[in-house]
Amino acid sequence: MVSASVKDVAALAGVSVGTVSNVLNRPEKVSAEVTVRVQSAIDKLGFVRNDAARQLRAGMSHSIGLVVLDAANPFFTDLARGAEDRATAENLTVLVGNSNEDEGRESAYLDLFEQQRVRGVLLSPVGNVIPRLEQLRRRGIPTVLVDRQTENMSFSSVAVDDLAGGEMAAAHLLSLGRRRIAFVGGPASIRQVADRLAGARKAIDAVAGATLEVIATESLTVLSGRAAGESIRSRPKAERPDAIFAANDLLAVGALQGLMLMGGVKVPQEIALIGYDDIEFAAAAVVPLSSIRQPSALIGSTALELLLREAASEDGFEPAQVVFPPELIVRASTQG
Amino acid sequence: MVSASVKDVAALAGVSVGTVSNVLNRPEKVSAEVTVRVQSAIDKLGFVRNDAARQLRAGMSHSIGLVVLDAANPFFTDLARGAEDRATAENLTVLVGNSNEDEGRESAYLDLFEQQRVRGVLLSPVGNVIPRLEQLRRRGIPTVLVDRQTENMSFSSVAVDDLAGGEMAAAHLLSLGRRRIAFVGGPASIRQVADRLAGARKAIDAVAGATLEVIATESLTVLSGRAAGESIRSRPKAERPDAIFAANDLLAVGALQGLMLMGGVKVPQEIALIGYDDIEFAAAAVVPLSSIRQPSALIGSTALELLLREAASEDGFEPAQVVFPPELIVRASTQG
DNA sequence: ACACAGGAATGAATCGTTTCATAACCAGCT
DNA sequence: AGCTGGTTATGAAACGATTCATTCCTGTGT
Repeated sequence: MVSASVKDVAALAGVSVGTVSNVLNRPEKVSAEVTVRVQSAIDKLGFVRNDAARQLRAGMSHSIGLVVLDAANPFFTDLARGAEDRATAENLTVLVGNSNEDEGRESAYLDLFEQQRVRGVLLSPVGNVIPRLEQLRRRGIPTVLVDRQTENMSFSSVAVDDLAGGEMAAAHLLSLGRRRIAFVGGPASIRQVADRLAGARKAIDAVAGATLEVIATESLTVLSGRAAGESIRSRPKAERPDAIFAANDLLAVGALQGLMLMGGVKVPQEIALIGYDDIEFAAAAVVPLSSIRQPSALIGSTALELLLREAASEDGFEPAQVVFPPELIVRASTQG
Repeated sequence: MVSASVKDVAALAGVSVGTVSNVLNRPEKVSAEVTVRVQSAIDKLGFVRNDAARQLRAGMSHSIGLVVLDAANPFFTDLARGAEDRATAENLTVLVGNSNEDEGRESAYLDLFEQQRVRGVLLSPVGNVIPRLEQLRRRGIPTVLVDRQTENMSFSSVAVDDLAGGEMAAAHLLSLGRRRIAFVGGPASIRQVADRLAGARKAIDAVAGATLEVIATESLTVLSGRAAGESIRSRPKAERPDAIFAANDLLAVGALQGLMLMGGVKVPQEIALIGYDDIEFAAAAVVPLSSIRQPSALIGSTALELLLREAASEDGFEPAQVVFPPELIVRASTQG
């Protein structure tokens, strides 16, 4: 026999299946003596509940689905951990799917979650999934968008205010007295990049004499950042910016390398440098990097919180848009 | 109505539930005309199969469980991707659990997977789980260990030969003519660290006049590596090693920073440096790092392969121990 | 001695899908 | 007309846990 069922347990303990179920789910309804008998039968048979049967009966699983853009990105692993911790407290499981920024994979995971009758879905969307999400909602499966606000406000979302983050970073550089600021980042089609730039521009426009130069990169990687840093280093001193705001920490780390190569530019004395995301590596860089921190785990737990609330509520649910403020982390790269 | 069932579809299409099931699972057995009718009923009702019911009937889910030590470690995300790709091809889903090196969480995930009647489990174990795995096996759920070989050979495993990797790294340094070699790594209680050191020692002992110095670190992090690098830089030139083998790339990156700080030691001219893991960041370091590459995705897909084979086989299954050879990746940090 | 309250245990019905033995139907052949 | 073989469709049973209306006890109070 591969696996014992409640029936087997009941037979061995000399009770009915209903009683076994009661021992499992409402122990207070069962006499001590019977509880002991059933327990020992469970132990002897190595009985383990069949989740599929429970779910079938219950009509709904006790997991929630999470689809992320990139499982390797620390931001998303932190976010997932935040959601998991909150879920565990609620006796729920989080199933993580990695869309890898691919619409097909995203859609496949949504299908899977729908078949599993998950309690809800947390989604960092790739394509235009709103219709798909409306279908899920009709089926009673709520969705909360993470890291991207919904266009039409019909779904709840949790995100960070990248505009404010950009503004904050630029304002910090300006407060150091720097005026010739360069933004390193790209591609501009990524919303986060565009927002951070827009925020920076806003802060810079507000200060007379401050200028903003945009140095576009192909991607948000260390290598791109390094190329940008080297190109700045190769300029005549007078034409260099006196501060750099990089669209994320990987770029900042790369830029730092490019600048410092061959005893080049001194950071922060000649050029101050700030990144974005505050990844673990930022603090460990040759010159510890200032950065804009995003509360990734908090985003995850909050998203799950909203999801639970929506799942518990009746029809007239009001979607909520939560936007977290980013946080400025000052380290050596902008001090001195 | 929250959700339509086969019964609803059958009623609308004017056929029996069995026929609906046939349309879904053996379309060749159903006439074209009926297929069309059923399909349009499915579309109209937005019918989605209930996975719990399928699994209950089938007696087994179509997912496999994976428990990793650290979901944030690129090695494991790559491994997971390898397993997922292979699973997708087999129409299976991978459920990823993050034990975070905690025995309690590991155990909780194994419980969950057992309740879900997964097809099998891939496990990068924390504690002594062998008895638990034997219990799973009795239930018909096979396990394959990843990244750690089983002590008693009773379970299949997939790992990388860290001994050979350590030997390879040290041999490479020796082949450059370096003789005063330092191993940076720790804690020694981690099997991978111990094996890599043992491998290095073996290579060094084989060359007359070559010496090995062990510089212990508290952890496998950039910060620890940097401290080690700085302590080496602060020595009189004559007492410095002429090559460093770091137990992983994070340490190597840190060591590199520590060495180069303030125009200090030239890498590789004065000290050659090699790391381990070949993480993405290695190629992007100020001086691109040589490293020992582990085929992480291949480990994942191979583990899944073994799992499938064991699941398909009858009782007399012979566990297999697969050990992959690591690969030497030479970059600037050991050239010149 | 009897009724009765209330705790404890029962077991049939249920969830949605799949399977499989059976039935229905049709065409071709004797 | 009767028979055969083959293709399609049917519907009841089964998977395993949970639920809930019902039955069974036991002890208390009159």
